[in-house]
Amino acid sequence: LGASRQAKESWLINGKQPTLRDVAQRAGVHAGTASRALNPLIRDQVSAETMRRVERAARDLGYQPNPIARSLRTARSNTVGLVIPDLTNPLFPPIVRGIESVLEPAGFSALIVNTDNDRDRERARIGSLRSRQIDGLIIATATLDDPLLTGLWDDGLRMVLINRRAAEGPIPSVVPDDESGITRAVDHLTGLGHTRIAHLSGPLNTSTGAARSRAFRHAISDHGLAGLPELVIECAAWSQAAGAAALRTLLARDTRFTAVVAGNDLIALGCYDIFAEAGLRCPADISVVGFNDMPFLDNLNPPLTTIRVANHDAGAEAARLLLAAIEAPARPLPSVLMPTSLVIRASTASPPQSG
Amino acid sequence: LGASRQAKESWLINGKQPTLRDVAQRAGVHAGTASRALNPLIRDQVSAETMRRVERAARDLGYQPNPIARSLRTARSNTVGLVIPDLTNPLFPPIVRGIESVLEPAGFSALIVNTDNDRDRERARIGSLRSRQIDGLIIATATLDDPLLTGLWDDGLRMVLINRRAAEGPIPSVVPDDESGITRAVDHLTGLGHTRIAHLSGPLNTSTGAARSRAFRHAISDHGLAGLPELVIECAAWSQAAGAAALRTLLARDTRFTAVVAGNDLIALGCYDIFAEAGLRCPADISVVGFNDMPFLDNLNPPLTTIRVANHDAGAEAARLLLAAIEAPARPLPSVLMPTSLVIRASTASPPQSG
DNA sequence: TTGTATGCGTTATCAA
DNA sequence: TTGATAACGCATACAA
Repeated sequence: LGASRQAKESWLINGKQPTLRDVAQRAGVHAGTASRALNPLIRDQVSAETMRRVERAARDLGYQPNPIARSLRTARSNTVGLVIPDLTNPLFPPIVRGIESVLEPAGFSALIVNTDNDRDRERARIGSLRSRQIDGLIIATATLDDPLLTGLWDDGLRMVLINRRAAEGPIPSVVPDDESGITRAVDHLTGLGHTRIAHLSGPLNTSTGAARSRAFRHAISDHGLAGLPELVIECAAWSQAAGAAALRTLLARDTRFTAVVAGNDLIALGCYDIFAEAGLRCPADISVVGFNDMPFLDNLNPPLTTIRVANHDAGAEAARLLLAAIEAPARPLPSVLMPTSLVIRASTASPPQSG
Repeated sequence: LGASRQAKESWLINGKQPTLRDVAQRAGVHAGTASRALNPLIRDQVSAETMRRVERAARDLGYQPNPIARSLRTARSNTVGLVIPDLTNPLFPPIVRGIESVLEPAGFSALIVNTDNDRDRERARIGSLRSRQIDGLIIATATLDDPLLTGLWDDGLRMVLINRRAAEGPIPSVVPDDESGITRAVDHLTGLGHTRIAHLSGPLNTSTGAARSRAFRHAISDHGLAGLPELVIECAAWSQAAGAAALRTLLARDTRFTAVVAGNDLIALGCYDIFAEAGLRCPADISVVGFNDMPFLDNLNPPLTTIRVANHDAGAEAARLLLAAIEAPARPLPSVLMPTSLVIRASTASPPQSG
């Protein structure tokens, strides 16, 4: 009701949104004064009486500041770019919502772009974002070998990496504690009696792929198991299809294994697709652990055991970091590691008895 | 490489992005001329030689027009608002991507907001969108009884509804052909031999809830079956939890049925959650059909038979309609019905033999 | 065909 | 404490 009334009123001023000058005129003050009265940071520079009159006029007119004009003047857009690989990957919507839960109350909006893991596309989209004068960037597409991000950083663009990070460097990031996660997964499997465990890693040019792969080798060796290189394979992408392809390759190698630590849940889902054609029952013949605890894992066949990461919280944390960077560009920002936990469902069990 | 070189060059101009005046100066012309040369619509107003010089200068400087300044001048933002209930509902990411696939090549960006089905929130978010001078709105949250949208429409805001539509009115929409979809579902079930079919409808204050519910009754009666009111129940939301609650209520009624037509896939998923506690096997004891064919249905237990809608295409179509409305505000826009198809998976089978 | 001037709505600087 | 003025970067009406 309020909104519609406001809109009505705005028609009274020659058919357009009322401007600051309309407000000032109605309040009988100068536009500059109205601006000060309406700016919470410097409202104490105006007299109580003026404040009252300006606020009254603004309310009567349904005045809404024009963010475009404000941006042009202040060179800030109150907008941040959000660069993700693909919104249809269920990992990302919770992250996005977490980010927005912090951005929105702070008066910021997120401009979301999908890159489909295409570098040229990413470069182009980020360029477009920059031209829109975004105040900062949250990036979920970092790879270890990409000079683009470092270039942007050196250029003075504020940014925070989420989910994946870049190679060593100053750019702050919020990523899962990949090492603890993978350790939990391997501990769980060895606890069930598995001794021949395979790893379907994500792309090794991503920090998550590399870190999880390294953590896997360490965990295996910490348990005194033989680290068989032929039981580790790199998926071409963080996708169901790539997971399926990798497992198929692994099975063809004819090295026996009874469990799989998948690089993430989608790769685990790809494994599911192969089980039928390979005549394997999960978890009776083979166990699988995923990573991320994306939605709907509960309803899979079988429900997927996985490593949980608080994705919503991670998004929120990244947004907080970015806002801090925008407020105080000088202060260096920490990188944060999100804790992990093991969610045991039905895709893991003791290995089959046969030797 | 190109972008980073551009960024470098831009530093040459006193550490900021180069402006049109920088370009003009370098090309030895005035800003107005440079503006014309760079505007595809009126580029023929400048001489070939000037064109060449301006383009050259723009390229050398890595000039990117400032969309904020442009918007302030033209009163257009090249941004559209996208209002959805919840990005973590897997139905929406494909729609969003479809929308962006059309918007982006046209030079538009989408500003996404989540409403969580909260009306006050929706009103507030749309207000914020308006203040950001969006050129139009794509709305996936319409209900049949909400005066807000009509108000905005009458206010002159261009918009297109997607997925759900408002009550009769002039607002263009892109929605699934709910009637054909439900008819396919019921045909499929009766073809399998089911005669006692329940319907878990979505909220009846949404066009999809109401249309699917009506279509269900018609289809049942078209097959000469008894339309038992106690076999139809309205879910409180389009969610897994609401679907579970509704099925539990239905089972408590003690009216026998062998199949469920769910209002959408999430409601169907909610049914899955009840089967175990109710001692029902799907599809042996009970069949379920969903609606939308959201992602990952293939990996459920059992894989869900559903009604497919081309969600990506629907998004693209909605975006096309909106762009048309923005280009030519006067021309009335059509509403489009997206075709449906039946995807048979493993959640449907012949009813159990017992009478 | 090109130059000039103005204004979009806001904020910030400077005077008063 | 307030008013006047300029400027952010661009597009366009008008003049030349």
